[in-house]
Amino acid sequence: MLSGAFSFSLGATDGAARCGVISTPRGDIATPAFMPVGTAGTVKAMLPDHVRATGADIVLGNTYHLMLRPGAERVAALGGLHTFMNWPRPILTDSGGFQVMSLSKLRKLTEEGVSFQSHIDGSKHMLTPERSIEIQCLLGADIQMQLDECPAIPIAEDAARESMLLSARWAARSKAAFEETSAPGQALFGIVQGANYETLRRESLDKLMEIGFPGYAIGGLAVGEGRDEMFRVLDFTCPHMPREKPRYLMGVGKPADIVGAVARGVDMFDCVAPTRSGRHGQAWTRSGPVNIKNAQFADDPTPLDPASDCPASRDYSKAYLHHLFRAGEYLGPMLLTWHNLQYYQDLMAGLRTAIAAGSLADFIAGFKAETGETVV
RNA sequence: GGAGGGGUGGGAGAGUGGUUAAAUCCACCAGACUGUAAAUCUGGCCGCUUUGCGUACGUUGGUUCGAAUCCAACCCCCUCCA
Repeated sequence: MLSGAFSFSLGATDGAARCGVISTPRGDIATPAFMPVGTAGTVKAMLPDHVRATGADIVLGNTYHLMLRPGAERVAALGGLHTFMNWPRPILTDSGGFQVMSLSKLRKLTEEGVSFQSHIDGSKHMLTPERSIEIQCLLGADIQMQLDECPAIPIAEDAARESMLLSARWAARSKAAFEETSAPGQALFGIVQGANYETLRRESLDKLMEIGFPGYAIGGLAVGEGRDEMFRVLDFTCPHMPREKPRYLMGVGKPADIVGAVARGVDMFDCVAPTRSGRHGQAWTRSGPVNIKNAQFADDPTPLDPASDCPASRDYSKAYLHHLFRAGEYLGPMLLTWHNLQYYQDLMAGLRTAIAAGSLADFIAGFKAETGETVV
């Protein structure tokens, strides 16, 4: 049986940036960490072994998607999500809160929770804070998220506050439910909301800290506000978050977003960018993004990164990848997803090394020199 | 030789008198994608000095205010018969 507790041990810091280790019964997570998104019980187009080979310590799953298909009770009966998807390491599940926004046309919001009309077959489903936790426990998620409402920015301050307060009430209910049904070693994170209003972010954080969580997420960013505004929100939010708890910026982001957020003290990230963009033909490289479908790569015999240890980055020419995408071959999206995940994990490893060495400023300068992106 | 069918933009293929520089699909050229309704979506795709002009639906000629659409001749392709 699994044993051990959930814990976070803070390591070196460099300015606001930190590195550390999250320990769970299923393994450790080096932070700052990037968590590949595996919504429906798979990091799309990737074998679990290859996800691990890129350096990922943890992947995401999604409450909403898995409750609809194949069903949380079914996954539980089959041994839980780790066994089901053949990923023995930590899994974080999102609560379905993001779907409150992304499926806004198919849902109805009340104090009790959210009722969804399934995007798959139109059937109706209710997600309450309690049911979301129950599902995440059935799945066996190591890190679980409270149900929240994730409003898009811009949003008026009074509406943002109302939404934030609802999320805070749901946080309390989520924790109560979690304490009843969770297994030892599992953790529940609260989610700070409040759009881009400093007073609301502070108020949200205060309420969550009063409830008490082993980790705190920042939700409701990268939802239309732009990078500078997102950094501004982090600048006035992160300093007030508990130093000894992991901080998770949900849904972020592009490489420059991540580098900038790490510099501001964020420890955990997830984003569909490397996987989705990989399937769509965009590769991140050390000199920025490239669209492998572009005609200029048709005769390019060089790989995306000859110095990489990743087969997808090193052993296939751009011309070949270009051909695979042109021909609609499955291997194209598979290789580009793999390459992108490797790029992201290498980026995180570089950040951790730099923080430990106290040379984050140099790392950021190098990042800017290579990509042209300004992040501080 | 006879009978019938057909020739439309890179390809396939709509369109049978004006609202057609010509549907749609493919190919092609780009762009987007941030807690995944996404192996998806969007834009461009005859030329140019681009709110316009010029060319264009096998070729030539004709009818008409107006033709890819109607008529004539010619060229070419396909099917069947001999």
